[in-house]
Amino acid sequence: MSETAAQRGRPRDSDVDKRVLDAAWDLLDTVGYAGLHVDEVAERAGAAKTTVYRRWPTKDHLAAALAVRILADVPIEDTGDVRHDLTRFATTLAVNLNRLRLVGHGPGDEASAGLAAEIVAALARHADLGDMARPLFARRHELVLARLASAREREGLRADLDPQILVDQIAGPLYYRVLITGAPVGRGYAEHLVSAVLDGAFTGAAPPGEEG
Amino acid sequence: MSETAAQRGRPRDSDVDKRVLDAAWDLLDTVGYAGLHVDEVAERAGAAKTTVYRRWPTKDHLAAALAVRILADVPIEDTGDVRHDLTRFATTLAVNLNRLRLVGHGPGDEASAGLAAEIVAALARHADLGDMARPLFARRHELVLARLASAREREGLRADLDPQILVDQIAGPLYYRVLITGAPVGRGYAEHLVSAVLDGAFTGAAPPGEEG
DNA sequence: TCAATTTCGCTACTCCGGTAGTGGAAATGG
DNA sequence: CCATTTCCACTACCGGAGTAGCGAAATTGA
Repeated sequence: MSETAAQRGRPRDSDVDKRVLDAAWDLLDTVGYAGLHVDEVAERAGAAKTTVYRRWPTKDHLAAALAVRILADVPIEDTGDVRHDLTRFATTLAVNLNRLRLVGHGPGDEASAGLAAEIVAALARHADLGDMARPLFARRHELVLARLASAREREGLRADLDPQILVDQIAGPLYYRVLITGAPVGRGYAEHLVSAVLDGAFTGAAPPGEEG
Repeated sequence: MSETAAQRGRPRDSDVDKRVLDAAWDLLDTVGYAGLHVDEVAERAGAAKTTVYRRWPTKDHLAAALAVRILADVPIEDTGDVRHDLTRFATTLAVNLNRLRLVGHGPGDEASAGLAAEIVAALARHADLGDMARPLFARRHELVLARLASAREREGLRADLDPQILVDQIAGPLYYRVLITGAPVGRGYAEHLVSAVLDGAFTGAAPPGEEG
């Protein structure tokens, strides 16, 4: 249907998109979300403010686009070792969160959630942004759920386990630390977290180094 | 020292505080954070806008004060049954989060984090608000940690457990659902969550109904 | 009583996110 | 070629957060 639907009028200059995003990123990364002014973005991009607003209807939308730009995928592999795969998953997620948290941060004020909190608020304020983001989280969850299903069959994961809750137990604490308590979220934390979660997920008693 | 340090000038009218907070709450609860306008708050309170700003230097500060007002304590008891006590803790926390989430919400838009997200952003934007809030979370954690310490001695909780992580595993998923995925956080979820966490925290194998 | 100090109400202002409207440029369809 | 449509740049404006400064009121200390 409307794939490349033979636009009628003057086509958008895609170079403008790039220049605006680049200018916005420069500003956001140096002065943070509060110092990101749309007027200045437009000026630096050599575009009119109205042109910016035609593409991103609010500053929140613009910031969200920038956030998506710097966030990497958080995939999950299947090496046959759930503990390993979940640890990698958690670590990658933590890296992403830290990246978001530290945007526009000179050294110091390490406890602030920074841009991460602004994005969360933006998703809550604008229904369309929320609708855009939720499938991304859903997709991420589905990948983990699939991995857990295979682990239940082949690696002795409890059968009476609610896998949705397990995903929340991994992702939740990472977001919680970044957004709420400001506690650090490093590789070590991700590893210990996964251990804590899994050592209740196995049917056996002791935390298995190798599983049977 | 500076307890009731014999103020020099005209004393503040504490009735103004009350009137402003009440008016602000009325607005916030009916039209939400976005519709909360300081001018209107001042007018309804019969005070000057500058008077409002003398007490709460930004709208975020005012909203944070309102949030604190409606949030109940999240204590944790010691009945001798950690599973029960943690479930009550998680449930109370969930009630608080839902209360925050639903402020200024007509029915519908149930997936939005609402005021909760705005408060999180406010704490991240204003260092003083963050500094005010962090000890509250720290205190909450300490209470749970104390309860876990006793459970480790008397209820067979694993000795190699990192209790900090366990607290994150309880609180994290609740915040995560409210702020990020928009999934519901009801009593049932709190109960299942605690079970999922604890069934890895006991040294024994099977999830104990009674502990030994 | 009188000076100092702080609050209060008021008016006026700045700053910035976001909108409206205009004229011209770049495309499409006939 | 011409009508239509959409984009772009520009100027002007609105609305709301937050600030500056004034005169009056309420307190403390002398």
